[in-house]
Amino acid sequence: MKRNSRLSAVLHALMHMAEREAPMTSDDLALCLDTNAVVVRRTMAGLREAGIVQSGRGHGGGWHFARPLADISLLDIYNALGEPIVFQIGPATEMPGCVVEQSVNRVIGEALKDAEAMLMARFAGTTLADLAADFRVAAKRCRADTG
Amino acid sequence: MKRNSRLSAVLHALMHMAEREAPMTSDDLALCLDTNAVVVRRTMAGLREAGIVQSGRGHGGGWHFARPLADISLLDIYNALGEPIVFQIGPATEMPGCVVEQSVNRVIGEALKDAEAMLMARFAGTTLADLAADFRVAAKRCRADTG
DNA sequence: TTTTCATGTAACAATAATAGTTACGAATCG
DNA sequence: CGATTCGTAACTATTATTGTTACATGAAAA
Repeated sequence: MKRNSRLSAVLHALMHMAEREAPMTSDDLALCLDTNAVVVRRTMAGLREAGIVQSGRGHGGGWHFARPLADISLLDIYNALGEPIVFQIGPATEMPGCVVEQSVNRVIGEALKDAEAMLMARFAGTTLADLAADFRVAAKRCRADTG
Repeated sequence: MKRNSRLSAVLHALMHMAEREAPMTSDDLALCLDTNAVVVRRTMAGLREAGIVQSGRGHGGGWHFARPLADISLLDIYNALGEPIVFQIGPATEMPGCVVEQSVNRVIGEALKDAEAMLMARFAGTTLADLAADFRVAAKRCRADTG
């Protein structure tokens, strides 16, 4: 199975938007992400419904933020994407009849639940402004190295 | 994509084995797991190579433990299965050229790495004996409820 | 020794999720 | 009106997991 890269992809797109003033079209972003404009629209649709970004049609249209970067957490993004499944590993049966299997599912399920809670807390505590700042530091360091 | 249920499945199988004295055949286990004997052999093969279980052919053959349950951690099992990929979410590109994408990958990647480390620590601290004890408590409670 | 039982393994099919593509409709701006 | 851009449905491609068939190998029982 392919891994779900929508969270990374949409963050990548949003960071490019953050570096610009004018709205970016789906084609612009598709070029940045090395993918297709329809994939961009499909992914961004959830963010629009969540009030994170807005889209405009026609000339001068495209995607732009609906609120400040510091007011958008990675958890907001994750939720807007439909809370994609975090773990690739999981139980064989959701509601097993076998009591042995129930016991195994409980132990593994709790471990996964705790790990997921930790991840979500981390997402909740990171904003797009943090991400943008992290990028600017890295970009500066990169320029210093090559210059 | 289907989720990888090998860890849960093999733990389910091992718990059934733990409840028995004699070796269990792949067909026995396949019946317990509601799957195919070949799937059982394929999955158990890694555990055999890791010295966790042993298999015997012919009459009286089948699967049995190679060492005490208390000496086998869930991490041992996880490793024996070939360390299956934990997360379904992940980066779009492993080694991106775009510095923006690199920055996003770093932030998300570290969050996932920490969550995975926490999960592995939990697996390392749980043995099959713990799992079996957990099951016996649950089974006892179940009998008390219904009786 | 022959038969039966059981694992070992390769090869292929079935299932399911993600991502990419094509096509066309709808809205907006000049 | 016409160019641009989003919105969306439908289909294809790719890939991982799981299930199935077939046959070889080894070990114990008859």
